[in-house]
Amino acid sequence: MSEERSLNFIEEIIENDLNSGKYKTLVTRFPPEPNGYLHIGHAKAICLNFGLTQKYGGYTNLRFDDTNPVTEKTEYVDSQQEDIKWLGFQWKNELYTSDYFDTLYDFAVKLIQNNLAYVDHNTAEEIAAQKGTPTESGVDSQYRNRSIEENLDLFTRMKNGEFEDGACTLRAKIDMSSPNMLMRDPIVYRIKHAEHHRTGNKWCIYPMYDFAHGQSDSIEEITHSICTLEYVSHRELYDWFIEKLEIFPSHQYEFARLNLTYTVMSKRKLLQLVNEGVVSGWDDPRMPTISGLRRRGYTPESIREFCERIGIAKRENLIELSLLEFCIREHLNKTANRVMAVTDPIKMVITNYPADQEEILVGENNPEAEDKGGYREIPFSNELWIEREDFMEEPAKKWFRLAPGAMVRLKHAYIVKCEDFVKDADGNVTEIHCSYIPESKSGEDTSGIHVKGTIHWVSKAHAKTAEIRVYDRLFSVESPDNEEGDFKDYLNPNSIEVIKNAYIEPYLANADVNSKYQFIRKGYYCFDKESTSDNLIFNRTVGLKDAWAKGNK
RNA sequence: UUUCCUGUGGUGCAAUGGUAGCACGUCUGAUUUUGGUUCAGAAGAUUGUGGUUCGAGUCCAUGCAGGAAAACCA
Repeated sequence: MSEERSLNFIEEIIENDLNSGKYKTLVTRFPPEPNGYLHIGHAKAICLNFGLTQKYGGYTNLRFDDTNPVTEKTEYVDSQQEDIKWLGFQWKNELYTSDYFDTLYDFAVKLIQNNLAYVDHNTAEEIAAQKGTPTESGVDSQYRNRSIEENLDLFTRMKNGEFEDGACTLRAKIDMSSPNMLMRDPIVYRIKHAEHHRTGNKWCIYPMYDFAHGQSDSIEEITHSICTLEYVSHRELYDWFIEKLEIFPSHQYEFARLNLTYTVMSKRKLLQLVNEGVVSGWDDPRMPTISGLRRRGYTPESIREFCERIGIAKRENLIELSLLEFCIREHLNKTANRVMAVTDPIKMVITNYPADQEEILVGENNPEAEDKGGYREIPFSNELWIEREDFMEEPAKKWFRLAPGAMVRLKHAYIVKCEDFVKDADGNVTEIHCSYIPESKSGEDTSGIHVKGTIHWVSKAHAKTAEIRVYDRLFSVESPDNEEGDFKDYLNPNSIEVIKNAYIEPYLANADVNSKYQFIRKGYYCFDKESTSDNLIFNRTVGLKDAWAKGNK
């Protein structure tokens, strides 16, 4: 089996670098800022960075990019680690940019000593005004030509806490007329009298992203520093610092971030959904977070497969949600046990089956699995719950299910024929009366009767009640980010439907948290952590494809 | 209007000067004790114009379109 897959552009660069001897081993890193939960977009970056070193050898570091103490928290550090491990990856070293604060400080001093940085006492507004615009060049700060000695003294005093927040900054001395705005004397250190989640109150000055990220890569001897497209224009600065500091030459490569239809991906917006209670938390099953997908019933395998299928390139993209759904169906189809649950029950009475009789049927758990996934017992009796939508008083064309006089098979059980039905005063069907064919028992059918339809059911006397949470997309438009007005105007009002009285097989009564099932003919469901012994909760991960429903829209 | 990045079926990714292919989605049909799965098949694409070449999605020029860049965020 030689499955020839073409390389993406990053793999090509890596193979060239390895073949030419530019680097002996590959070292990558995954560098989240601990200011939120990881989402499916991060999963793309995780699979890329860890996947590359799995493929080519070498290793991947986990580095928390914690240079902004006011937004970062240990809670996020913990959840991010859990999510990466759950996805199936293991980092070589657990590192923090804050580990390098001393080194970074020395780097800044070196820049000053080489007349490549200065302390600026302008305000943020003044600096912005002097910066120019993309089409007009900027002007030099009046502090740009301070002496090296004065800059060294001022920077020391910044570190020592002699200035208030915002009083001054350290800036790299590059070129105020560069066409690249980031090269117009970027700020490299700012004053923040804030407690850091790891260094506490040791520092009151913190490096900016641009003065931390590349240097951290270099310190760790990262060979290929992979990030998303919005950092393309930062690369010139990234290289400039490495060159001027004369440190290990890491290189930055950029790929296009993931966008998914019907979802938002920005951490800011996700945080807003959590804070405003639009969702129940970071792990709400409707969230595109790793923890949300996990709770929804997605498996690590399915997410990795998804990341493999979407590919890596440099053009903006908008992946259809249907691909993610395909990946989870594909995995669960092979692995989830198939059981019966009735979500919108209506009573069926089998008129020729003795009321005092019951029998135990045996059902295979998963015909796709090698050993059929094992077998389970399913109780059967004369009163069942079936799905309301499986009966039509006046059958449509090509209707294979129940209707007056029609026959269907009860999955794992007998063929039944609809003899009659009962309606209440409002015209709602309340009961369906059938006769069963004793010789048609599953596995030992001698009736010779063939039916087109098979429906699922649960024995009324043996059924357990369950709560089913049916989730749908969180937004009702493909690209909420690109619509007029606020993205929250486009929330899908039907993103969750809670069914309180569904009936499930007794087999399901002792499900484990997070265990996954196919409810036959309905979809894939996952046992939720909020369940209690008298309130079993299942989250719908994704529905089964439904050719009938599609054709009848 | 400056600089940079990107333009291939509905969507995403390939084709590295030589027959435009794969997957999801869509639509048929077969099979089926899940209207699921599986299987077979179909429709559907190179941003325009010039040029180089025996030959261009690919190279060159020039339009056009989309995105990014002016946080003491990352």
